[in-house]
Amino acid sequence: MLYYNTHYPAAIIMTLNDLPNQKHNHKQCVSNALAMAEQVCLERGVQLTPIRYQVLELIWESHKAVKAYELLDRIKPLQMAAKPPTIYRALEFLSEQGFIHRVESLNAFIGCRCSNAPHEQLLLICKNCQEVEERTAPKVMQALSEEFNDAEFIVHSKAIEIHGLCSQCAASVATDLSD
Amino acid sequence: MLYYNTHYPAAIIMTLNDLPNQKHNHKQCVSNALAMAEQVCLERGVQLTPIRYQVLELIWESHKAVKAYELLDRIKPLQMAAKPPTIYRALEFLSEQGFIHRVESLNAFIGCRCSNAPHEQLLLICKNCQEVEERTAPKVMQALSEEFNDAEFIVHSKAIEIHGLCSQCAASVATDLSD
DNA sequence: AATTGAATGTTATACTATAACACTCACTAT
DNA sequence: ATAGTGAGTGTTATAGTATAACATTCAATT
Repeated sequence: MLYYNTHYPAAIIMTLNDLPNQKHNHKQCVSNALAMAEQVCLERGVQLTPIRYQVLELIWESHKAVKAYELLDRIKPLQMAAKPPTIYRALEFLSEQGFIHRVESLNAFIGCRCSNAPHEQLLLICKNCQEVEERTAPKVMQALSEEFNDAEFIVHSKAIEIHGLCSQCAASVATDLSD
Repeated sequence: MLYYNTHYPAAIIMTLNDLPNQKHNHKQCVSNALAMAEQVCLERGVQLTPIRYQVLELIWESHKAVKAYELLDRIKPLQMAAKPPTIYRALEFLSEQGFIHRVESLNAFIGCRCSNAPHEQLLLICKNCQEVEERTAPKVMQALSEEFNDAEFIVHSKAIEIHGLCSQCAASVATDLSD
């Protein structure tokens, strides 16, 4: 099964990776993600149906991890018939295609910022603002493969989830404490 | 809060870390874990009550991750009144004390093999036999701290869960395929 | 026109986890 | 001694997460 494609222009890749920047143009960020998903689905011959598109759009409303039942509530105005399987099927599709990631430690989902290329993600989860930042963390991945280079364990998938405080929240928590 | 203690004899530490060895003396392995938990609770002045002890014992029955409701079923012969909160409270206690780990990606629990010292674990989860191996993976942890050495993110806790095949299962799957 | 397969609709239920309040009992401060 | 306190547990109820199973729709194929 071909899940990834590496033929996107560098400009799009850079845009998708700019989260840590000061001024985050979220509208642009979302429309890039949606456009890329459409494009990738075309190339893979899979269907980005209205429900799937809407779920992806809802997930991208913010960079916070979002729960399945939150998505269900939010999609109901658009899809009156929506029930849990509606959401879970869309999530399964989006996840298989690499457009979203499941955050295991939160039972929640986030949009993938680099779905145009194969990657193994590391998630930074802020306990304060709930935003999740995705990193490729090549050094960590390198260390991981060294850990298993003697065929003791055949890796299929990884979930690396770090909980803590993002820099903004760390700063504001410090401020709160000094009050 | 003091969760860990480093005053155990080296012999016990070595025993607790011997999982990858060929001949695994599981009885010994379990009794070490239980003895250590008792000892640690004494030192910390916390109570390893019968329920907590039994839950820990049940978790240690194997190195497979075990679900809360499985534990509930298994403890009922011993504790007729057991209900979900019975188990979840025990799990919370054991987890706070570092005697068990929650496997986020499975909603399940395993006994901690190194609860006698502070550590950050990496879990190797075999999809075939469901056994979970815990490693300290110092290189990976080192790479992780390098990843955050510029205070971009303040780490509180980590969940590193690798899914795949353990060496035994990889071998037997290969055999199955050649049939 | 019949067949197929993917997607969705629909009903029901399984699985995971916690809130809230009651009860017991050992400990201790008066 | 005794009233108060707090940790642990009992108990009821419910919240939250996820999937099984079968029905229906509809476009594409034969």
